Amino acid sequence: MYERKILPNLNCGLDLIGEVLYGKWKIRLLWFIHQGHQRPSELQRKIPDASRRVLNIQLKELEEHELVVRKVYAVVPPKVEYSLTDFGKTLIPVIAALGNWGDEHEERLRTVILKRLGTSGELGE
Amino acid sequence: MYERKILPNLNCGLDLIGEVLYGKWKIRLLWFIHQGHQRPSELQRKIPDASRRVLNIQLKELEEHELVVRKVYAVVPPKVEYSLTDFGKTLIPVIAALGNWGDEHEERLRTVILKRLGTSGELGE
DNA sequence: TTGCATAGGGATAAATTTTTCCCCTATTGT
DNA sequence: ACAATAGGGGAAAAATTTATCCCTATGCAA
Repeated sequence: MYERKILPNLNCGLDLIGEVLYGKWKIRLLWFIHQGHQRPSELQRKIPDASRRVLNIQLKELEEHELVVRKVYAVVPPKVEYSLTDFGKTLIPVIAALGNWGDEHEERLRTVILKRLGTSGELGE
Repeated sequence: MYERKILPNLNCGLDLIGEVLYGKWKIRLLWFIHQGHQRPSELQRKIPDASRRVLNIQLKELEEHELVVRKVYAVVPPKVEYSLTDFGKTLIPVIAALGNWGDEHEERLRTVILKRLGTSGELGE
């Protein structure tokens, strides 16, 4: 695993939440798990742009941060289910707030983001 | 400027907000500007762990995303002031929600984060 | 005249994150 | 035997983000 060389700041609430949510796919993972998509393969289908590898890595981090639990069933073929911990559940309203803001300002956001990318055409599949 | 090779997804609200907030210091910049610290040098003092360079870059991105405006005063020594746009202001409650969650769970977060870092000692001054 | 503060840019290096590629487990079905 | 399924992991490459270093310019103070 990668060993950080620059230690993070943990001074305020924003630093702290950043530390557990900062990761390209983490918020989406939490959201989809919240919605009931609990198995790795389901999550991978829900987030096809992420490689299987990163999802595993980020799920493990979420688990280490106690936001999700990983339940392994002793069956074949293997079956694994992730679910939110009570702690993780407290994050749902916050994530919802993020998503709502994005939805409410969708049009404008799309415009400014595309303008900055200097693209006018086809994006994200 | 760096040219993205992988285009971002802009499918849902979470993608969209991620696109404008994803950057190590952006949320803090918005927050401090909201609190009235509008000049670059002030912001740099508030966020001493970020290099001057990145702050400039991220401020410019925030500006391009229309979350802040940059006002330049034609004086010497140069004076610049950033402030939130109306659009940027709509983001404040969301950022507050993030910060509050972090504050509310400070102790637990510190614990799980430090455990994962495998550190037990001194961190971020 | 040198040094400081203010604001910012370019080039390059370093750090970090994400992707790619390939491999392993075990069982059931063909 | 071999593929398919389901869940992972290591190594290395690629992508991306941050940090470092050095430079410009002006007016003021020591």
